[in-house]
Amino acid sequence: MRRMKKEIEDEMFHDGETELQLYDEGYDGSACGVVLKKGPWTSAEDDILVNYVKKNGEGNWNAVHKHTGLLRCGKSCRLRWANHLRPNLKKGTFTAAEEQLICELHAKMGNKWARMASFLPGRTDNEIKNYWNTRIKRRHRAGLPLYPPEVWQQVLHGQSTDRINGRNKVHPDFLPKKYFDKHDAIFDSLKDNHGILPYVPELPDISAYGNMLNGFDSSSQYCSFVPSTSSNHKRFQESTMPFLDFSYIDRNGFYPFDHVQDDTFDKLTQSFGVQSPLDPGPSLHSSMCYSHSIMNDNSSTSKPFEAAKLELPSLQNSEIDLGSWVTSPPPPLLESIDDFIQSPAPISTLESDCSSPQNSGLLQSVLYQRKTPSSSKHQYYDNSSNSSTATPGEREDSSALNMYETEWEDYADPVSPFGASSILNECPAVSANRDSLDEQPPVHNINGNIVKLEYVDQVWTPDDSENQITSLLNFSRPDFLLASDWYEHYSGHDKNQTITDATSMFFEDQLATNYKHTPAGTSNPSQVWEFGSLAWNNMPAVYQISDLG
DNA sequence: AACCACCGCAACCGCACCAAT
DNA sequence: CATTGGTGCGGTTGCGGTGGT
Repeated sequence: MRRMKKEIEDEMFHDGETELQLYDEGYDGSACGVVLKKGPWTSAEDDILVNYVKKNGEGNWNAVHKHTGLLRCGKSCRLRWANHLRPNLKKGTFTAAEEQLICELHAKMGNKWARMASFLPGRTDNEIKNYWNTRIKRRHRAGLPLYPPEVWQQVLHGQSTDRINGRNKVHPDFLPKKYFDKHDAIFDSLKDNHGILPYVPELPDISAYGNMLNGFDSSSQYCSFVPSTSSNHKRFQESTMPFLDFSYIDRNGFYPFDHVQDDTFDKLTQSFGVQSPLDPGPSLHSSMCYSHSIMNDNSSTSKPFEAAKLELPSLQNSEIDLGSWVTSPPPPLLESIDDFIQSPAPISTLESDCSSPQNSGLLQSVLYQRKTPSSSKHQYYDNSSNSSTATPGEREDSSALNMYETEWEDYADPVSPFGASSILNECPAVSANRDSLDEQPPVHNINGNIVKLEYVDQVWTPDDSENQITSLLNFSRPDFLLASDWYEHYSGHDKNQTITDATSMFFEDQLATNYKHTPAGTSNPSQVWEFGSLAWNNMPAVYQISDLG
């Protein structure tokens, strides 16, 4: 059928060839009035393109039309050449080895198809992308984990194949420069602050954070939560960040609200597509905390409003089945977010969305795993039983943090969303195997304290006033709230008892769930600090972080 | 045999980056 | 410094094939 159509098109093309030739004779170099062809390529068109490349080499694709009269735009020519016509292309189904490699690469890189293609000679990014999307659907249907166990093992333990980490690793020079510049700066900055900023080495790959958000792109046909792409980041920075002048950020990373334009909140809320139900109030205008990324004068890593903006419109995504939301009058937005996050029905909906192929690497699988039948046995931990002890084995698990740090260095690509998967190193319980979770709660080393993540049945709910503050803060700076400062400011508690801001960023952004921090030696709910329910905090479980140190 | 739903692939689209002007 | 053109990337779409009923 396809062949028949192609033959027909070939005939049509040949019929029009005289037209093309006539056109060529009178061609003045401009494309005025010429309607370029779209759709499937004919073999005649292929021939023209191949002959052109043989003569002139690759590149300057727009010249193809000018020189050959081929009624195709340059982009189309380049794509056709790259994906189908260039020599040494390997056609056909992927071999088992290639599939394995793709899994590993995706676990490390996320949806970086072109880069993955550089590891697979003869394969194109488009092929890999299609393969992966197909794989997602297939595995999803079959109820299988996206990544095979060996990939889990390899990635979680940093044992990737030689093709990735070994001699055959693509030299950075081979990769487009743009993959490195900004992110190098980010990580240099973070490394420079090692020792100054808490928990810096364990910070997630900031760029991976972006990639992670990619996984929730609302524009995705798979429907998801947070629209974010690198381009989105830029767009937002261009469109929204001018509201703020970062030159006012003080040494402590605070942004004095005195310098916030009066209409900033309005602009922000407009940008978010919502209207804040709360007046920010004077106390909140006194100061506003920014993450180290801004302290480091690196606005590219500071995505507070960006993230907020990204999250909120996604809630309006018509593709999202809001479940019970649509059956009752929608609550005020900021409350809605929390309700949405904590209510089981929407979460399950979101879970199903988490298999989006746009997800980044293993995180995708994390979320996917949570929705598979085998992982549906959500056995929440008993608060009291596991909050104060850590087995030696659990402590050993915390060394995974260092492994991840090593991985950064080993895998010379700071843009790798392996940072996103680092959360799996941090929290194996939510990754590969819920059985292991049940046996061995995730343990983390935060500021020298052993901290264990636990599932809890309920999130402690602060009183209304605190709730409002929480909502507002979540709304205004979801990913960079300096948790400790906030806690200190509003509760009067020593922020040394609280989780660090970096950690809060880490958990908020990467684990994307609700967390509480219980200061050591207490089970007093009043000392349990809950930090932000975020719009993209769509993990169904709620963790309690208990200080075991 | 006809219909339908689903699947996979090729191609397109929008955007960002970069270099040249 | 702004503009423009070329290029590449990731996400999305549309069409033909395939299998089930």
